[in-house]
Amino acid sequence: MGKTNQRTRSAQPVVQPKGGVTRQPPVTTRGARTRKALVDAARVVFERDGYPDSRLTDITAEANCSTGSFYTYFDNKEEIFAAVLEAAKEDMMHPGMEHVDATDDPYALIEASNRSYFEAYGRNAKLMGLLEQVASIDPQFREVRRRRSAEFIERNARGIANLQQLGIADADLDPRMASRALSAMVSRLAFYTYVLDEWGSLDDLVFTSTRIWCNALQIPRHKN
Amino acid sequence: MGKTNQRTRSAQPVVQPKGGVTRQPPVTTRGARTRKALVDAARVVFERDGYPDSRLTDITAEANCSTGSFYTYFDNKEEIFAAVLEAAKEDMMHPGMEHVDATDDPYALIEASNRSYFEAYGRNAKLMGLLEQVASIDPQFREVRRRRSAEFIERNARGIANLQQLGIADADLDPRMASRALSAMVSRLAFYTYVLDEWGSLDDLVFTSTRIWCNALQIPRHKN
Amino acid sequence: MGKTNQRTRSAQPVVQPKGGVTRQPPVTTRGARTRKALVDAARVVFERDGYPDSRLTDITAEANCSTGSFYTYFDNKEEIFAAVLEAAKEDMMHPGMEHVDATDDPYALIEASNRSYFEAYGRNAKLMGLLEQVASIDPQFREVRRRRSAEFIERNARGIANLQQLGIADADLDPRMASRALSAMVSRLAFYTYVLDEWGSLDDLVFTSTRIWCNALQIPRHKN
Amino acid sequence: MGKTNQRTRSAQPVVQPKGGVTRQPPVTTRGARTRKALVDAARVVFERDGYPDSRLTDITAEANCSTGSFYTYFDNKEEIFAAVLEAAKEDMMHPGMEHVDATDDPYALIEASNRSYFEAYGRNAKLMGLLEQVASIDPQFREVRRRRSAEFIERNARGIANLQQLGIADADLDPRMASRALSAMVSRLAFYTYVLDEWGSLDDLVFTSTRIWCNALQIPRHKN
DNA sequence: TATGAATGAGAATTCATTCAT
DNA sequence: AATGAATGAATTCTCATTCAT
Repeated sequence: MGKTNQRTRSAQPVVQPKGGVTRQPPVTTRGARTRKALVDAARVVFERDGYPDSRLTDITAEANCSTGSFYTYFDNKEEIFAAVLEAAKEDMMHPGMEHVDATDDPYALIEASNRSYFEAYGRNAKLMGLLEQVASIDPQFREVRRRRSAEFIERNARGIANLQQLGIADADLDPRMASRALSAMVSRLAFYTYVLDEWGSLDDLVFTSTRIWCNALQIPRHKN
Repeated sequence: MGKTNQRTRSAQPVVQPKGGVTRQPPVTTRGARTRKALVDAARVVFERDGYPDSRLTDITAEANCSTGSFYTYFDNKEEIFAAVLEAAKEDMMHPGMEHVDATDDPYALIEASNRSYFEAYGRNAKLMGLLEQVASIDPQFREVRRRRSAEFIERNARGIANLQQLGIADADLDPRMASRALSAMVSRLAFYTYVLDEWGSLDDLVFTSTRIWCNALQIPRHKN
Repeated sequence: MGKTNQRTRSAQPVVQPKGGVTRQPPVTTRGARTRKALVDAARVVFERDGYPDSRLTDITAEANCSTGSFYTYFDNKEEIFAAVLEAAKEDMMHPGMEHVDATDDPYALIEASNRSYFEAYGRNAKLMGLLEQVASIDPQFREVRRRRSAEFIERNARGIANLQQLGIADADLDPRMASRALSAMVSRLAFYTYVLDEWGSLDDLVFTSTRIWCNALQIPRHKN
Repeated sequence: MGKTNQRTRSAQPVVQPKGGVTRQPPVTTRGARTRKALVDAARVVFERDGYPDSRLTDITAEANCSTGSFYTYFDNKEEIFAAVLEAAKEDMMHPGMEHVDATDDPYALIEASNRSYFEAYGRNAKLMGLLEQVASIDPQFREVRRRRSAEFIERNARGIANLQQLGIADADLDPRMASRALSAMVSRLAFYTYVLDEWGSLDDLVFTSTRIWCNALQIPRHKN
């Protein structure tokens, strides 16, 4: 195959205690390949064994590399878990309900938002379960979860405030508190459905959550 | 940090190595005293260190007894955690909204139910956080949590069905799905507020959750 | 054999980070026996392999106990080395030249002091070499060495001051600086002779060091 | 902390695995530049971290070259340490008291010799401390130290013998033993002062050591 | 010459559980 | 019932050295 030791970008050393350097991003394509193999392997192992029961050696074995190579790219299990989360970030994205227009159908908008949330959650169910697990154990990932949910809540809160300004939503509700409550509802429904594998189908989820959401905000249903 | 000596979790046979049976309840008063000391100590240690990071020897030290004594009453950490949960059960009880009468004010009823839920949760916040943690790790306690939440959901579902029959609640909603959604919302609000210590005051919680709950079911507000 | 679990003294727990306890002195005679076996084994292993090249497992193997038992009594290699040093303390004691009387023969006194120093050093040569080695590596033992040599220097300084007051010793010398210099000379002679195994016999050492010491202080030689 | 990957020290064969020979001096100027950068870096790292705690990668990082390049010039840590010592050799030179003339003032001569010794030691204190450290660990450098001190002792012994022949010094002392004792005194004073940073000023050191030295040899003080 | 990724043997440490007293 | 010492499997992490490019 081609050159593997070829540089892909310039080294940027970072100072650490004792004058060492933090694990640097790989400089060669070979390095990038190994790093990716490790991240992919880690996801497989974490999803299979759970975070606390997974061993670093399982990850390196799965990635077909030596234990030492792990430490070329990561300092410890937390760090590679963060990398796994990072790698899956894209796919876990989902549109919100932020910008509502007077001409939009708010019911349809909320429904679409909920559906895409559930779909993204379902696609990454194992990983979401893992995040719950790790967050319950490690404050660092509690913070990751907090940031992610805060972003989601924020977006929904803006949507709710928007609807209130358009005179479509119950003005008595504090948009942030309402968003927290309804977002918590949606995410917990997803968790119980996809991670714990209890509770109904996607359509049931979407219907119920959307109906409750709209009722809760007292959004007039266009038809039906 | 990592558990190294951890036995892979698996159902424990009831029959013990030397032909014994699962730990019997203590017969002497001295025995009962020691057992209670251990359970109390375990709660302290679990709440302080978290379940995975707590050591059996920390528990016995806190209980002022020897390591060996632990095994007189419990087989392992799971078992004493179950005992801790059992001991706190009473205090974690909370009334539901099950039986609604035509003459009752459903809004007030739901509000009271929510308030008492949040209050009970707040009283045992550390323990509830622990249960979340352990459930994310150990299937046995996933099941404990499932049973508890199922009971709560069941009760609320009956309440919702009841209101629907009285013609007070949105008949389009499936009572069980609606109960799952709204119960998930309430419990998750409680978790974020009392365990993670984010989000508002008790009154805000009660107001928002009750308002959403009633709006969601489309219960007419008589006054206010 | 007799009871081994018999208590020898009351437990005195010491609070540590995370609420644990520091390694406690053994409570039973069995425990005391094991601890002693470990300390003895450690001395053997350290003297054989040197401190940096010795492994904890070599120590437990030599002591015929499990790796785990090591941690019942010590936290790490430094701690057991300190225990080895402590155990040998008695035997490394040596009289000084502190209290000189007008009727004493100062030459004989200094000679006796030097001889007993060399003898004690010779008896524990391996251990003294070890202390030099560890002190060069670990600040904690640098401090141990400093304290021991400071004590020796102090004693000799008082002896010198004493002789000066009696009008027997060169009054121009600062007793502390002189003591440092002469004590350093003696201890380094011992090191080269007994640890590195170069340089002469005990008698040569005693003669030369005593003669230099007395000349240096300008102590009149009564005879010989 | 502990060295885990440490190869047990043993004499290295001159012939290398692939039929090569020990590292040749660099032929190109670029090579010479890299080699010098490594030696300089090594001194920095050794002085900063101590010999046992320094890593080869720290040295290459400090020298701004790759890990691989290290092995172009050196076989291992010992070898580069030897090179560091070699590079500093010049600066650590100091005149002795070898050739005394009947017309010389022996007191002044000894004083000058001592002063220049202390000054050289002080200039290279960190490195001298390092040599003590490495000598305590590695027989190869024990031998380096031995040779250096033997040379110093030899020179001083000749000086003492010289003075004895001139009838100026105590004839009872064996010149070699006396030199060992007095040289040990001087070098240990320097070590405690400059490496461990205890004990007085240069002038105090020079005064005390010279006075003791002269008293010890019973050299008549010309004046004062 | 220079590069930097890959290697893997080896040591420290933990703690649930057993068991002799 | 109580005690507390003993056990040892299991896992993480290190870093000198090699070698393909």
